[in-house]
Amino acid sequence: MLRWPEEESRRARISEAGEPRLLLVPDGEEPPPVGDCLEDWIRVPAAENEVKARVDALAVRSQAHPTNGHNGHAPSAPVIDDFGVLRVNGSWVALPPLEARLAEALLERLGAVTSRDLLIRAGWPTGAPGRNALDVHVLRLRRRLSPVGLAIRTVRSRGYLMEPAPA
Amino acid sequence: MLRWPEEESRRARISEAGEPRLLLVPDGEEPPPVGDCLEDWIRVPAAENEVKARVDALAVRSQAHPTNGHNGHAPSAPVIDDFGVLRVNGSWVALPPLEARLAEALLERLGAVTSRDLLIRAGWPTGAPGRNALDVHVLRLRRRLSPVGLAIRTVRSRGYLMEPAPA
DNA sequence: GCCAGTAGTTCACCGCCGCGAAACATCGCT
DNA sequence: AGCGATGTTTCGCGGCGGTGAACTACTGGC
Repeated sequence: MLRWPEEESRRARISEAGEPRLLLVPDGEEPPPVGDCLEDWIRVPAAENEVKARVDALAVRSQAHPTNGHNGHAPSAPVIDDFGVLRVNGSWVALPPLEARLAEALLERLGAVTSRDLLIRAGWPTGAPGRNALDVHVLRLRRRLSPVGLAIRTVRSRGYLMEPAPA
Repeated sequence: MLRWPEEESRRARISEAGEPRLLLVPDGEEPPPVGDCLEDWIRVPAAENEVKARVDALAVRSQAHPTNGHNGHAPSAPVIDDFGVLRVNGSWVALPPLEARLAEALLERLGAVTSRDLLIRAGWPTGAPGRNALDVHVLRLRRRLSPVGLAIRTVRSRGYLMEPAPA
């Protein structure tokens, strides 16, 4: 159980270890992006039974979860920190700021399509560059991510979709 | 998204189908027991971004989840999203806009006949092209869908019928 | 059963344009 | 200067949607 966002690095460590965690989010903070069955969050202060309910749920999941493994490593949900370091499955890559913003947007919708428009807004909050810049940076991001087992698929005329690279 | 505890039976059905669900729990009700990665709950009334955060998390989990083997879910019903991505049984295909519209129409009547006329209206809301276009696109759709286990059967002089491909 | 008409399938081809990719140009930092 | 991050230009492939035509399969009339 840890505080968000102060203890982000601790969260990353626990996540790496494949342990469940409950993020305590104070009023006024944005809820964290969760893409992991072993993670949950709750507004604090909160009633005791609510906290208990979420902790119990996490416990059950962590028990029943196939990703808790003796047979090799479970795919852990990718996480990107404020320094642009993306961790997944025990390995990591450092991303330059622009690509980090793009990766973040894609990660929030892991497994679903992220529109070009949204990516452009995420990458360039203050005015878009040339119309081809996004393509180029997606290409670069692809190359940077492939070593850590993440793939970006394009959905033509729709956007891009990030997913764990096929085995 | 459903109300708890009123819609308990609906929750059970969705759970059966292996689809994600978010339980809306009014103040004063006990939080439900959750032991399932595809389920979450939240106190209502709640801020919009909190609901969104939880829905997003569920969406990510439901995608990233390796179609749980331990409790043997039935094959999930095919769904097509706003980006033309059709998901079924853990795999997915991206469909071009036209075929996405056709697939959507067929999907709405999965297992029943969809008339040519209706398909034409679905595919070409603003005026139909040549009389052969539909056939060609059904062919293309067929080829695109077969890898994910969906088949389109023709019912002569009536229309087409989509169904899960026979094993 | 035979035949002709009709419905449906498949292929080849075309024009358009989105995207991939390399090559090059800039800029800022060390 | 050297390097890495970011932008831009340019070229080309391949996807998408449309068309005509050849081919096949089914149907109803005889």
